[in-house]
Amino acid sequence: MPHFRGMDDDRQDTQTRRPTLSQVARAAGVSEITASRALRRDGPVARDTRDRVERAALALNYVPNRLAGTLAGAASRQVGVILPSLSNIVFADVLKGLEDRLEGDGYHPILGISNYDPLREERLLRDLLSWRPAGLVIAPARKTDVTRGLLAAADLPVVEIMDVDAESADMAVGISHYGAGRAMAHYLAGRGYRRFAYLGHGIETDFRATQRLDGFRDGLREVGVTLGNVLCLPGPSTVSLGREGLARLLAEAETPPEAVFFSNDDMAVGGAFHCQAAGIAVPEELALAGFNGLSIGQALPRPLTTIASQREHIGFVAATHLLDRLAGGRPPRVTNVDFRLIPGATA
Amino acid sequence: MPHFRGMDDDRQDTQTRRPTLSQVARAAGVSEITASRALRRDGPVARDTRDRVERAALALNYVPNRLAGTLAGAASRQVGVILPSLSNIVFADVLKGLEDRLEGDGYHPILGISNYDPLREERLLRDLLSWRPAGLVIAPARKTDVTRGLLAAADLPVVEIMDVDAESADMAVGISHYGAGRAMAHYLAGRGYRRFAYLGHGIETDFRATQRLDGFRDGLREVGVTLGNVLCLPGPSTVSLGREGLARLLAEAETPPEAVFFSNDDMAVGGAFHCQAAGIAVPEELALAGFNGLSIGQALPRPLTTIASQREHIGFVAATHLLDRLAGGRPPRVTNVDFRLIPGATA
DNA sequence: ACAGGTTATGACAGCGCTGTCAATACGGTC
DNA sequence: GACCGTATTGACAGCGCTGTCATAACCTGT
Repeated sequence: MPHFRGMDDDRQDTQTRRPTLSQVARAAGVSEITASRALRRDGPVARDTRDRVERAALALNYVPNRLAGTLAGAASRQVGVILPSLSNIVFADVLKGLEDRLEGDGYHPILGISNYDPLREERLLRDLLSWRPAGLVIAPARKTDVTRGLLAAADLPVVEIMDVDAESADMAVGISHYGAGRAMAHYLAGRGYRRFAYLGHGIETDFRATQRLDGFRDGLREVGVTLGNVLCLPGPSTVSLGREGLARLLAEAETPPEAVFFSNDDMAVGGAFHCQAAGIAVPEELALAGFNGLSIGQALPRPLTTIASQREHIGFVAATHLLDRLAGGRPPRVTNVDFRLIPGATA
Repeated sequence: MPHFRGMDDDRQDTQTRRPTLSQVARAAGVSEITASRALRRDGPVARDTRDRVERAALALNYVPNRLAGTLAGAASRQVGVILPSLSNIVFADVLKGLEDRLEGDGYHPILGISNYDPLREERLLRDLLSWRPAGLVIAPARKTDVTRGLLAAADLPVVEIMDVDAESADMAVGISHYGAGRAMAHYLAGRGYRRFAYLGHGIETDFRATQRLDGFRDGLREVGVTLGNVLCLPGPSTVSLGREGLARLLAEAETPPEAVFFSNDDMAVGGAFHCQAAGIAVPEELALAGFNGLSIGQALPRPLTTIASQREHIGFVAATHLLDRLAGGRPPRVTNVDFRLIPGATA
């Protein structure tokens, strides 16, 4: 409501609205722009003047309005972040790494969760873009043409995270999920196992898990082994799903597998629980391997063989590169964060 | 750079900058304000006009600038969210509930993680406030006077979440952690246990766990039992910490406990792993109880006795009340989301 | 044909801040 | 003492949008 107060009287401001820079300036006896420079520590301002302005700001409990600042030309300090899910600790870890690094430089994430839904992702992208963020960090569900178009037209730094297998428009930070699956295949084959099965969750959504499966299959093929039973159950990965899934997998298999590769640690822990409940000796009767390197897997009585996916680090590096670019640097376009195979005791 | 273009020539806009409402308006042959109304579907706009404007917006790939809109008087659609941590799935669940509900109404969270640090929380609060959000959702670490002052001066709807034990300035949504501890005491005592111990994590940070401990102690006292060993280990709760902690607790106890209450499920699952590894029969030799109702606990070979804390629901309700208030409603000041004791098989 | 209502559109100013350019004051140099 | 470079401050306009008020166009009933 623009016209709600008289032109030359904003005494009521102190009552109704938050203090503005103009009020701080008046209280300090300087012009608006000088107050602005003093508070931002930008441009030459006399020591004494700056002190006066800062005291005035403190006294008035001034909180700058960054909407106005950004609109007027200052660089935004918001970063749009789009993740496919938060049900799994994986993306929470990434987000933690992101937030931590961004916060350190005074940036803040605006968050959107796509639920692996490309249409929702599109909407989110549009919504977040309408806040004119300085940059974008996105773990794409599956990119549509609209998404691609929006990103291209947006003309801001974009970091795609989690995997480096797909091609990316701008920067990418992640691990090679295909490579991780392949590495596990080689590791398990090297341990002497020959009959393999795979137990996964909602394949239609989590395409990174699918990439690991592909890598696993190819890795086995490279050593002359064919992947046996592949069971993918609908829905998100949970410990229960892994537990029930393994029971079903073993029941259905005509020749029992020697080793099972799970889509991730949640599933694998469930598998371990099933073995324990069913009296199956691990790894003698059945070897188990997961993915992610969750702490729960390592705290099992028998630590899980898995691959550490460096989630928090991915978030941290993604934020670092984004900030670097915003500061005028030229960070690498693709950053392949190394995964690490944790031998464990289950395979 | 305000002066970068001539007054009567913004053809270059199309090249350099994102399209503005003014360009959409011109393309549709209407005034700016009509285009604004058409796109917002606010105020009377002829069907035909609206179609023209929408087509123009689409053709130009127009994305509204909400910074400008909000500055000009439209209600902000950002909500500041401050959580103490993301390492634990608990707050990720809350955030999921929040984001989901907010997204449904076109709102987006700006996130801050305080790491249980009151000073960082202060800074976050100030930073988020500078974006002039429509409201705030905060799981306070420990409120300082500055925090209180900022919240009071901010004059916007604030929902404090997680617990309803502390007094809150505006709205509160959560469970009574004291009550949860007390309920567990009564439950366990009712099952016939008499010698109790408590195993917790970083007490200096997670004051809600401390409230549960208090409630547990008082609940036992009410049935004439005294809480025995209390061991609180530094650092955040993890499965490993629970596992190692229980080993230590049992080694240190002069009279072995019959039942152990853990600060949460992560710790309790670790305890279950220790028992399994050490060959301690659960619950015959030792009963275990946790808090949170994590799915991992329920997927254990022997489902964990615990208390479901309805985390996602808390986030959802918090967002709902905030939105309600923003829409002019008067939601309850305190919403006590019921917790639910899950009997399980470990106690 | 005319008052009285509704519907559709626009002019205008301003939200709170910052980039650009201009102006002033000061110290020293030749 | 005229001149220059630097430090400090301010005037001004404008970022892109929306609330308020005013105006124009159109309908109804009499």
